[in-house]
Amino acid sequence: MKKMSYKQKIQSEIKKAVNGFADEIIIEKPKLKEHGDAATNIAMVLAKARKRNPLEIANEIKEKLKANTVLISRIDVVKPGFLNFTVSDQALVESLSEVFKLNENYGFAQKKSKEKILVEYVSANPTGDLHIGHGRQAVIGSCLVNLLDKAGYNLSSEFYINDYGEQITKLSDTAWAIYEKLNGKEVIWSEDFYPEEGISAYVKKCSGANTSLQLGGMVKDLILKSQEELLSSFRVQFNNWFSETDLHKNKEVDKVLKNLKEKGVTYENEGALWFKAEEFGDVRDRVLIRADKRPTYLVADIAYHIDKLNRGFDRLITIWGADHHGQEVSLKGALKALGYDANRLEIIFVQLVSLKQGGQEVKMSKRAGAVVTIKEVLNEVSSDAFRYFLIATHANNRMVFDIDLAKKQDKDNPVYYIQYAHARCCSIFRQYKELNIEEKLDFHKPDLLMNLFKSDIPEYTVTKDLVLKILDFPEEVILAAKSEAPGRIANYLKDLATSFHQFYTVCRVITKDTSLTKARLELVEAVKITIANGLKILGISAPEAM
RNA sequence: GCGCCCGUAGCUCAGUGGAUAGAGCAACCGCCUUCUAAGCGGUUGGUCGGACGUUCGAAUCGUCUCGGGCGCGCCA
Repeated sequence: MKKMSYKQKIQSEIKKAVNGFADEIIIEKPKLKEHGDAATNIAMVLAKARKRNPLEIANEIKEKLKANTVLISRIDVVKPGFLNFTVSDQALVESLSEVFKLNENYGFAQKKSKEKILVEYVSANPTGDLHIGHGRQAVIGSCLVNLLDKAGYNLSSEFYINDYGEQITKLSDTAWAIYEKLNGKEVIWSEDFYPEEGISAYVKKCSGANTSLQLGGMVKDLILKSQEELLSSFRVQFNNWFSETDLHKNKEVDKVLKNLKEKGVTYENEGALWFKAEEFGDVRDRVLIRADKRPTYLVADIAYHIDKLNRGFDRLITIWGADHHGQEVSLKGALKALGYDANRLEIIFVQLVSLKQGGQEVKMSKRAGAVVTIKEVLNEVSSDAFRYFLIATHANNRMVFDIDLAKKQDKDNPVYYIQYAHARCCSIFRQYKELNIEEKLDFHKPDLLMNLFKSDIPEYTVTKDLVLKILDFPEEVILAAKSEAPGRIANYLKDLATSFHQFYTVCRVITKDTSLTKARLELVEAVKITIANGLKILGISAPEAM
């Protein structure tokens, strides 16, 4: 049984004090120090329902909780009706000792539900190099997988390979043209072709192809392999790579068509088969089968998502670039038409990345050729910095990737700030070991940890701030998972690093006071554990030294 | 025109309906004989695009409006 956090304890005490309140009692962390360590608005909420003065209610609650000095050292009732609590040092120390017990699992929930979630992301066409926009989706997707996994769900991840249809034909034609060019033949370069620079290196590696399609297949395989290698070079890996071609081969696509027809949500017009998407809220109907009998991307995508559900996943999360948001309604509409619960599918749209270089914003546009590839950026930046930059901004927001800043390998680069805090913790332990002190640290004794708080104002304040920050971590993981925003962890870690650096500046850890030294070493250990666990979610390394 | 996303400090961005809106960068001023100065402290900087509404309380919720991005293919 997991122990309750000090917040949960306060929450349950209040619940007892205000009998008959069904909703969740909100405990929040006040922004101002004068407002204590935890606050609740419960009196104001109750005031309305019970038609009474909130201050009176607050005072009644205060009277009931006053006796619990083990948990709460001070209660204030303020202006409109806030109850502000100051948590006792004893309660903090007890919570802190949990960090050591859980260690590399601190902040992470146990696998609580059997619910299986599949996150599909990147799913780029195998028709060229991955650009920075794919990079953002890759980082967000992989962090989300880590986050939900650590929040207690059963996660799986997948890359959908668009290896069928038009773009493969185009790829083959492009490759063939490059091939002919390499052999000194004159070719007419079509505007429809993919950019030569993204393909030619792969064409050069191929030999023995007799037809454009054969060559295209070889190039496709090489591109896929290089995409996989590139992605894993910044710690993006998938449980499964799913081929679109298989859906066609296995007649899954045909099945979808047949079922849609049976449901009466299709019609023929001008030789094409249409899906009545408008009936499901779309701005227009969508083509399923073209006049030349080739199926569209949409049919395959419907078949793919149904296949995922049939494979036993309870929840599907699909990550798309924001330029694809127009496809959501028709896909979900088709799922609904076929009797599936479309709410089991959630599509996260990642807004586009624009780039800043030399103070100038460069728009990402394939047509304009202003595409910056992941490879180019990774040539300049570490994968740690790359991941940090791309995760720190919420997916809903467009982000500006400042290439010059990301290239910097100095303190302007915020990822180092967090990593440095971790390295500092490790450094302190190295220092301690050099003193040849044999005595083993005991991380399970609240009595020892109480020494943390036996000090005066400046030291007491930074110490308590740091402890409180560390204790926020499990809730932060839950909140981030709930809102599916792994970037919150990056922000949290920055705050935690700040608290630690402040503590480090004010409090010397290794001193002649042995019990204080031991207590502070344990606090440093707790910081190290928390930062390492947070960075694990982000897929960023936690260096022992820098 | 219709749909989705966004608008918070000079720049990049945080901010589960709470109290006096924050951080980093940039600018300026301080702090290393002591565990890593990749650090810490301070100063300057805001009509949270605007209006109205809901609420005891709004950057946060609703409506409208202005501005920006993206989408509205028998492309993917």
